[in-house]
Amino acid sequence: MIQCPRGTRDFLPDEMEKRRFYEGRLRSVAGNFGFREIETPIFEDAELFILRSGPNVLKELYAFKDKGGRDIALRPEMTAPAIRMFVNGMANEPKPIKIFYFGQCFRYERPQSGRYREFFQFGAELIGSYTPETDAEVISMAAAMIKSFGLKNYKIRIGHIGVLRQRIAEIGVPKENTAEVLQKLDKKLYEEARPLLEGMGVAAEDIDSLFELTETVGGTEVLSKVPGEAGDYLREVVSFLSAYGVDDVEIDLGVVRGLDYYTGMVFEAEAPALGAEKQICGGGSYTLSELFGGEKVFSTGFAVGFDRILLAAEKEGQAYEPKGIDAYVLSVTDDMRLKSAEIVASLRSAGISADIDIMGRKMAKALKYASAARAKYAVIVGAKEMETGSVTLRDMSSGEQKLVKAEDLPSEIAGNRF
RNA sequence: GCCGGGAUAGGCUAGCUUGGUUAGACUAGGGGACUGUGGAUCCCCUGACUCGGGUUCAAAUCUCGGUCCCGGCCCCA
Repeated sequence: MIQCPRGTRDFLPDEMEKRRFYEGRLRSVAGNFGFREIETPIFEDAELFILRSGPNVLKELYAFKDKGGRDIALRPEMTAPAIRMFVNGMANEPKPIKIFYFGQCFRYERPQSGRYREFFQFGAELIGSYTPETDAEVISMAAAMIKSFGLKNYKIRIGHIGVLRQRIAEIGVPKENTAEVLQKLDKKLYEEARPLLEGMGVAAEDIDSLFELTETVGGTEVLSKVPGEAGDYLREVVSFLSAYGVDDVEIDLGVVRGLDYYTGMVFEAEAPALGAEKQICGGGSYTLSELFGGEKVFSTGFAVGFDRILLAAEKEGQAYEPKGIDAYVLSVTDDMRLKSAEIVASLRSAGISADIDIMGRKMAKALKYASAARAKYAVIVGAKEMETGSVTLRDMSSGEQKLVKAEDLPSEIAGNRF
C-alpha cells in the first residue's frame, strides 16, 4: 500500500469541510478589512527564494531542475511570490495595495506536532505605505483572524527590529555579525551572546544596555522606556491598535522574527497549548521589492499558520459539526425509482442539496444511510402517497412526518431551512 | 541532522514478556432475518500482523535495516 509522503496529509471529507469553514472565516475577515485575494504559482524560479536566504533556509527548500533544466523550487512561503507579483504586475496600482492569499507551502523539515512538509499559510501584505496606521491595520487584522477562530488562549507580541539593529550597530558589532547576534537575542540566550559580543570588542555596559532593550517586555506601558524615533513609532502603533479595539497585545523588543528582511515593526502570535510548534502567526514590516527588480517600497505583512491555528482551536475543545445534506430521497418499492429520480432532480434544481438512494436498498437501510449522511429530511416516495401526487416528508431529527404534494416539496424544504 | 517512544482489518484493540491452533473481540462497511419507516437485536460476508533481510523445523512474537507516525532538540523565510 502506498502512503502519503512523509509530512503530508490527506484531508477526508469531514476534515476538509471543517478546513473550508475556517478558511472561509479568514477570507471573510480579510475582505472585511478591504484586502483582496491573489494566487501565485505553487512553484517558482528557485532564485526567488534563494536571493535573500541563508544556508538553513536552502537546506529546507524543495528545489529541483525541471525537464528544461530550469531551477525550480516549491514555495516555502508566500511573501516573496506576492512581492514578485506586485513588482511584475501591480507596481502602478493605486497605493496602498492590500492583498491576501491562502495556499500550501513546502519545507523539507523533520515533521512533528504542528509541523508538516506540506502546510497551509493564510497571509496578507499591505504594500506601499509606511505609517504607524499601516502596521496597526495589519496587526489588528491578524488579531481579528485569531479571534475568528474562537481562540481564547493566545498572545500577540510586538517588537521593533529597527531599534535592535540600530543599537547593535551603535555598540560596534560588525555588520556581518548582526544576524548572529540577533539570533541569540531572539532566543534570549544571553550567556551565549555575552562572550560573543565581548569577542567583538563590545564594552560591558553596552552589552548590558542591549540586553536591557531586548528585556523590554510587558504591557504597552513599557514603551515609555523606549527612547527615540522607534519608541515614538511604536507608541503610535499601539494608540491606533487601541483605537481599533485591539488591546490584548504585549510589547517585546526581543521579538526578532528570524534574520531576514524585516526592517521595522515585527510581531508574532503564539498559542501556548500547542507545545513546541506554538507560533501561529508572524509578520512585520519590510522592503523586498527592490530585490526583485522593483523600486524600494515599504510593506507590512503577516502569515497565519493555518494548520497550527486549527490545531490550537481543537485543543481548546472546539468541534466542528459537518453540515450534511438537506434531503435524502428513497423509494418504497422498485417501481417508484424513476419517480424518486424526478423528485431529487426537482429538489436539486431548486438549489436544495439532495441525494437519492442509487443502490436499490430497502427502506430501513435507506433511512439508515440518510441518517449517516446527516440528511435533514428523508423524502419517502411510495405508491400510496403517489395516488394523490404526494410524498412523505420525514424530519430526520424529530421523526415527524407529513404528506406533501410533490410540486410543493422544494418550497416546503427550502421554507424550513431558515 | 540528533535523542526517545511507537506501528496488528477503515477505526479502536487482544495476542508479543515465555516463538507452535484457522491471529480473537468491538466498531465500521456489504447482504439478510423484517415485503412501507433510521440510529435496536440476531445471522452471514468483506477486511489486518508496516516493508525487507536474519535466526529457527516454525516468527505478529526474537534480531537487524528501511518506511511511516508520535514527543522533544536543531531550524523555522
